[in-house]
Amino acid sequence: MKLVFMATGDIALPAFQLLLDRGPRPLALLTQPDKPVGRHQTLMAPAIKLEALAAGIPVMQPLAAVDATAELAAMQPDVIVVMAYGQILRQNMLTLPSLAIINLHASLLPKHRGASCIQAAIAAGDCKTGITAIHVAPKLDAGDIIYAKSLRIEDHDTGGSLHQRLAELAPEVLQEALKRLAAGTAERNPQEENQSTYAPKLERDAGRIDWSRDAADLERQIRAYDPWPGTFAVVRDGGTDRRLKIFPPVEACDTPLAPREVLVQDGHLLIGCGCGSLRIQEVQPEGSRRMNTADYLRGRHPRLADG
RNA sequence: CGCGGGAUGGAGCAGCCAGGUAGCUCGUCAGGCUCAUAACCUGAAGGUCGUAGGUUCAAAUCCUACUCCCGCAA
Repeated sequence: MKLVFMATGDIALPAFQLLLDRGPRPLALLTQPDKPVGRHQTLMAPAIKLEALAAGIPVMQPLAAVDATAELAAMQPDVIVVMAYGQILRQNMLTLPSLAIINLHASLLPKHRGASCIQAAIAAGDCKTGITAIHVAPKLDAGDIIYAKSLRIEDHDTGGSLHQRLAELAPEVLQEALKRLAAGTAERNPQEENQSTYAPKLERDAGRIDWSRDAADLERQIRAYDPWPGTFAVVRDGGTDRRLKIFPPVEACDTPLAPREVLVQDGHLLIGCGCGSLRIQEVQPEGSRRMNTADYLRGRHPRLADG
């Protein structure tokens, strides 16, 4: 089977590694161009690109995937596997492979289509999520389902821990999907469109806490958004408003406080929400290091900024 | 050189702009009070003020360079 892999995000690393170890060996890796990253905006390659180069797999980094159409067509692939590539593919790409173009998506479709599927599953309070292999369709993450495998979401799961476990689940799903496609036994189950939900790409500012929401919702958001995009409150420090990152675990309590009201209790920070309050253990003030709230509270008198 | 904040006893901060004996809230140790305590009272130890140079009678404070930590941004 002639296969091309398209991926940028780290979640695709174990699935890619499976192909390197057990085949079919990818003819090429399509990944997004290197981007300036980090505090000094230095150009950095996706980790999967480095893996591919180390394994001697040709790497293509077109600005838009469509720019590589001719090159890809020349390889005459049977299957294209897409996972966390980061671009929506044009129609001409969908008909390029002879057998199928499939996408590995980190949710149980049709729930949580879109880029922030992992965070959405935790934030929604789902008890399970998973990896779904689908045929790529013109509409984002809406293609017919080939195979899926689920995973239990634990009460202490964060976006980071779930990302890790989903990445490790992906190779099994990929292997099974490829096996069925090759054998011609792959099912093709249309998604229940009316059950679908959409989880759009998260902006940094999505992590700003809305204190009018319920404590239980915010607790899930804080876990879901760790480590990306993170969750923060805005506090009045001296004369200026500064961000205060909040890290899990936090606890939703019944302590009756007005929204945005701040209470110091046993070295912990208690902040009122729309319903209940949040007990916070670990924070990071803007421009300073990460610390527990007891340390943070020494020498400070935090107050939430307006708005 | 993308923008910005920071480095001051063990922790978190103030002091810097307008140079002149090192301060706050805690922690630690000792003693006291108490049936008792993470509570209260008294006392003590603990700091080359990130590093190097410069200006000055005098530098945590002003100037220059460097190191390290971090927020934004990705």
